[in-house]
Amino acid sequence: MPELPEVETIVAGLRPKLTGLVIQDIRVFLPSLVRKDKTFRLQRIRGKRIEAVRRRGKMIVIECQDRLYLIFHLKMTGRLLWASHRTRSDKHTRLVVSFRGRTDELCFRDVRKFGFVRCLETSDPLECQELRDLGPEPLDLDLESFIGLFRRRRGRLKSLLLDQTFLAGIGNIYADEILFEARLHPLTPAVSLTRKQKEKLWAATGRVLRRAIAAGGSSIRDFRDADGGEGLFQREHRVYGRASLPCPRCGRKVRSLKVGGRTSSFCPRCQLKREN
DNA sequence: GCCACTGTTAGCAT
DNA sequence: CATGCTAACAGTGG
Repeated sequence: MPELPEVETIVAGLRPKLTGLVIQDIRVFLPSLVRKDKTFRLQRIRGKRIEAVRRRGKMIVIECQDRLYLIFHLKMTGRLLWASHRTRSDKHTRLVVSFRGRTDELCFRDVRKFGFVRCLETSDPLECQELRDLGPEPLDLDLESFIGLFRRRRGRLKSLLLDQTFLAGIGNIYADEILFEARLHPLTPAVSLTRKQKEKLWAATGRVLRRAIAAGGSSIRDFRDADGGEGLFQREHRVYGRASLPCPRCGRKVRSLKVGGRTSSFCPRCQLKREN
């Protein structure tokens, strides 16, 4: 569930709390979460000070002293919480980081166990395997660069928006909301887009993501911010999760279909396959 | 109880 | 190379 706006919300919440703290200990309760890093390697960040907390796509990057980095991916159900004892004792807590002089800790909780953490020693964290292949940040992209992304791209618009090598950070909720905002059908072949439609898609992407960040992300089921609070953007969803309910724009019933195995909700009147 | 569904993506087949 | 399916897992709702 955590997509770009949710991860941005978590990172914004953690940054003022974590920056400058010195890591005391890391306890791992689910070894597979550490993937190919051995648990002992994770322990190298003990004693290091946190220098920055950043986001890249849906990944959380914690920069520590001496070119060491912690990288988290929350996948579907992960939470990264700044928390006290109650959360630490939750049965789905997979990893806990403690800090010098603090009783609160950083807790990684993940019901479905898809999430992971990595520890890197590198002068350029963007070159690691998890970050290297990500497409550009949608909110840093000017219109001409956005249009350039469509070179050699085929397939359906919905699948393209979900492709992290095309744009980083968009998932199923925001793909549907962006397509509604741009008034484009999810099955539209990417190659068929006119320049005008690409401009609309670019503008819609920026608007939807910025509004979602301002609302603190969408809490459908699992998402919580770094303090355990819920986002508010689910109240503003126009099509996601609203199949069979009236379109907020025209009143027609919102429909859903599967695109590449993913549910896609859209308005059959507002989002025609061919338009303009 | 059983089955279908869920916000992600790595890995494999085409 | 690009694109399309599925499995990995646990929980929820019909």
